[in-house]
Amino acid sequence: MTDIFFRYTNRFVKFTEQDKDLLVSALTLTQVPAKTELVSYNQQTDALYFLLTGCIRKYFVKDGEQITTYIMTENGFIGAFDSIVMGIPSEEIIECLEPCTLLVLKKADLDRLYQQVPLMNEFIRKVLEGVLIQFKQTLSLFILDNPEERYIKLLSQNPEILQRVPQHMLATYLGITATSLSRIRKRILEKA
Amino acid sequence: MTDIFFRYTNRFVKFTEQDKDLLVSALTLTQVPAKTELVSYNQQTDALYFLLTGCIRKYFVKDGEQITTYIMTENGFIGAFDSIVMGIPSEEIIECLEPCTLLVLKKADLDRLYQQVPLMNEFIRKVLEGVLIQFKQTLSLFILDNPEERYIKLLSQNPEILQRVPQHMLATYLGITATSLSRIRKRILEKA
DNA sequence: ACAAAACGTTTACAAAAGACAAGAAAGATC
DNA sequence: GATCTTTCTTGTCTTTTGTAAACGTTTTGT
Repeated sequence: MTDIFFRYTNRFVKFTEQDKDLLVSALTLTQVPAKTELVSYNQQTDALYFLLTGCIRKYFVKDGEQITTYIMTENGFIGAFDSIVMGIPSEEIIECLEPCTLLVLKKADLDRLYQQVPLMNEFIRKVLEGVLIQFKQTLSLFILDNPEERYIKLLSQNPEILQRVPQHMLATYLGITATSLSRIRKRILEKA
Repeated sequence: MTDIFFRYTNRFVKFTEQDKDLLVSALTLTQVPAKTELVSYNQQTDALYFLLTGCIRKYFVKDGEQITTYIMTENGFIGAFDSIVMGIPSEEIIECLEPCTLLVLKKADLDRLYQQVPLMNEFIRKVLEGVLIQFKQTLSLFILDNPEERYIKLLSQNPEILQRVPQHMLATYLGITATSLSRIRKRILEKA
């Protein structure tokens, strides 16, 4: 099961077998049902997750409404980074939208790995580089494109999540209301 | 002049004097006039910059219009990260809005430092963690808040750049037009 | 100091998005 | 399979934003 994880790490650094053993001993495999909250409101987390299968979102509650800020579906790390790094409670909730298979990495174990495995800093650095580029692209999308263009790009780049995530969550993720997304979809259909 | 830089690094890791010597030998101090383009359109860059004094923005050109996506004013790294990391030409232009004092770090030198200075990976990892958290906050701002709220937050969190950056650049940075920002400012003035 | 360019605001109109409410459709639960 | 909940769509109205153009002011360059 950690095969998938090491296929991922391999894109960044080549861990030795010994490194991998240390990593495996720090990772815990978990399966959780849909609607599980990995991080709850105001919770201070001490764990990072690697999503093997399933679908997860992050959301805020603003004026009683849930505003989705992130959706992910495949191999990748997820966690309340600000809470972990800065040691503060998380304002964001991390919720599984489907049954999920996860690897859990506690912050204490990660910190230990930074000491034991020299490649670990390089690995996480490269992961962060990738995440950063992705975030930058998403942010540019908001600055450059209007909601309709954003929806069309999401449609072309990630048609899969449109099937797996309720539309009202996608709407807030695009920075608009569910009503507005429904109308945008109608507009697009009428054009085509 | 590198004092300021090491005051910054010190927030993340404690480089030895030997480390610092290696770093200093890799860094080049430059002063450039306003309007200098550190990275031009479609240019493949091989350098990272640390801004000591001055003000810099990143922008895209879309439909003939300049859309500002990032503004920074003080100690921090800036560069076309995607271009450097992925080795592709940059679609974003990086421009100095004021005369700037910069430290230049070539990618080749950075890669060498990763070999020579073990702390370097940790340092950049921690820098990236910080940058990532900042990006996440900015992105949340776009998803959670409307343009007026975004302007008010910018006003409260970074009143300084309102003085240093033309309004039409701030407008696109907030994801709106200059006309709209002018209206928002008027609305706020009338309320108060 | 002068001319040119850049900047900020305003206006009128069109397009889009939000708020609110009512229904239809789809899914979950038992 | 009937019920209940969630999700999606639609309608009406209001607010906000975009577009385009005009105008005065400020800044810049020489």
